[in-house]
Amino acid sequence: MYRTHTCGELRITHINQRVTLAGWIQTIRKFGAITFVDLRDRYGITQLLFGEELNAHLDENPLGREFVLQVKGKVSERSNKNKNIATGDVEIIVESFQILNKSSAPPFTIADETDGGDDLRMKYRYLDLRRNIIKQNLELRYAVNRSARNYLHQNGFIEIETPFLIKSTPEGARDFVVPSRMNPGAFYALPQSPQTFKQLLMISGYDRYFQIVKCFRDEDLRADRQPEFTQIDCEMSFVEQEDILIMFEGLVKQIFKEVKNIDYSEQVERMTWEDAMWNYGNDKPDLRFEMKITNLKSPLQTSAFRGGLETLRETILIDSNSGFKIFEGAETILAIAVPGCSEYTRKQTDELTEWVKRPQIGMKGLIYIKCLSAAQAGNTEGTFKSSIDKFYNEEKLKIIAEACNAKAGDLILILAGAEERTRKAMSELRLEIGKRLGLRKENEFKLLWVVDFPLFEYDEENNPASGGASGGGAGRWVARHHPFSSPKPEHIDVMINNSPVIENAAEYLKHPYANIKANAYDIVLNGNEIGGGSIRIYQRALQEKMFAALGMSKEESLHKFGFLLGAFEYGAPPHGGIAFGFDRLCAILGGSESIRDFIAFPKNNSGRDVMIDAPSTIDEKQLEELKIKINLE
RNA sequence: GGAUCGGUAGUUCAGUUGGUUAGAAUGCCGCCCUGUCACGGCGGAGGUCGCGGGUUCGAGUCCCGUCCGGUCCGCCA
Repeated sequence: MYRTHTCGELRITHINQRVTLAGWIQTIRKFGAITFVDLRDRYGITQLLFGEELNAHLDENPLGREFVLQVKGKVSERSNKNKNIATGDVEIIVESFQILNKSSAPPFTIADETDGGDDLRMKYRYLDLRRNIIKQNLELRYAVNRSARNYLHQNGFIEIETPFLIKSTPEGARDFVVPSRMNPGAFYALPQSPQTFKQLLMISGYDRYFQIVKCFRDEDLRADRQPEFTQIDCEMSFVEQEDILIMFEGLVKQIFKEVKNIDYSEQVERMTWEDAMWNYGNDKPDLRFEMKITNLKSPLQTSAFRGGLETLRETILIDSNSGFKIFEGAETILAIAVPGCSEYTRKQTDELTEWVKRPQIGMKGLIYIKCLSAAQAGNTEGTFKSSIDKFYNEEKLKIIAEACNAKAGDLILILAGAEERTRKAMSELRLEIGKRLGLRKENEFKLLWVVDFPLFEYDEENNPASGGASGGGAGRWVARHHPFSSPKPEHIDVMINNSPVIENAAEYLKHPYANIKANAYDIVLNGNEIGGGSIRIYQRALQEKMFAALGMSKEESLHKFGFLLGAFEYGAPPHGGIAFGFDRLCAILGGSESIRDFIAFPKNNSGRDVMIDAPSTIDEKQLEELKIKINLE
């Protein structure tokens, strides 16, 4: 028997027992006659004490870090206890030991605070995984996995595996492709998601399906994006959007309870996509703090957005002959009121200006209005100090401040520029300010359903008809979610009765398709999209119309999705579903920005596994069998 | 596809305007130490300054190219 106990389980109650432990040497502390060794395994660390009588044996068999060691000895109460570890009350008085395997000196310190850089840790990931902190992440991941499985099982879902070798349908993300030796010149694709298969399972009558499944996308990576990632993929039949929202916020709440012991009893807040974009500049707002964006000027009020402005604000900003060209020329002007920050110094506002001018944000500048507190203004509350004092008098600044719901003591920050960039920048600025003010608390979790997404998105490039007679250089419609999401019932007619052709690219927002909303929903946690789904199209005619709207010819849609269109002919039930990004969910629950440390063997930024050195070239013989020629020109 | 930051000892980093023998911490090796748990003390070894080219009397430092890594934009239905 290699061991009687683990390195994490011995307590004061085990005193005087003879035990055998096995594990890795964490540290060695020598004191001439006696030697302390910390022995580590998956369960913890136990201190070993080698007495004088073992010194001869130790000289013959020197120990080193990360050696695999087996010891027999007696559990003893420590004279100096260590409160920092669970086994800190006891130590093993070693009677005999055996080195089960030696180890080279590890290239980085295997401890919570490692000295290894990311690259090195990935190269020696098997050593990195010995670190407690990574181990805890993987344990959390397994806990989330178990909790999700339990919930779905309790609710009558069945897990069904779908194939990994499928057909390439390069609609959204690029596919990873796999050559087929038995079918020379033909390729499988790895699934970006099991989407069509789970819909087919609905048609087959498996009305509650799930799968915790790997998905593959051949796109550029980020800290929170991997080429292979795991989804909790779910689909249900005979459901409306409401049924899905209730079922799956239940899933997240159960995970909160079982994994983090958090009671999230209230119903998850819901927000339309329009409101999210209008108020937070973003379709996944972090609602741990308020700080809504004020639209001082927006082109969206007349189109997809029905928010609308009081004309007064716009009058002040644009038609006042103020001479302030930045506002007059701007497509969009957005503001946030930062509570209690009117005392920011010039240095601090300059620093924020530099922040928005970084290439990642890309704004030209930042305008501020300080709503002076009574103390600052010499007991006359309601006065202002701004970077635009030259152009706007006290009275006009007051109107702007009121529009922003700013109170005395607040700092108003204003960005102006092109619609999309400004909205995105303000959204980032809001998050940055929230972070700096400590409003994005790590142990607070706030869920949100974002609903009523647009069905279509305008893609100004990539129009296959671009330059043609009908295209005229205009862009085209792409599915915002995916081409299987259904339009809102009240918008089906709009879709069927209107041509998708965009006559005037500049006014695409006026096209009827721009206002079609989908039965689609995202679930957002602390400003991260953790899942998304939709009620699907289940009628052949509507699905064909959808493919046509996306610019797919009849032949093309039959070639790519004929199996699905065919299946719709044989009694497809109404259905819908959702998929959760499992890695990201785990990272957020673990309080981390990066998903890599929640994946045992992740890829780096270039999609490489630096440990096994993949991807790699293959030899000529393999290429020959596959009838593949490499051309690196 | 683009922007940007980085690459110096096993590791994490410093290295001034271009100037003698490239430093620190930690790890490693040796000696000392009976209560440490970030043990301590003394000593030692350890470098193709990513790679290639250029400028210069002289390059870790400046220039060009290239490779690798981080972050971001595009992209990610």
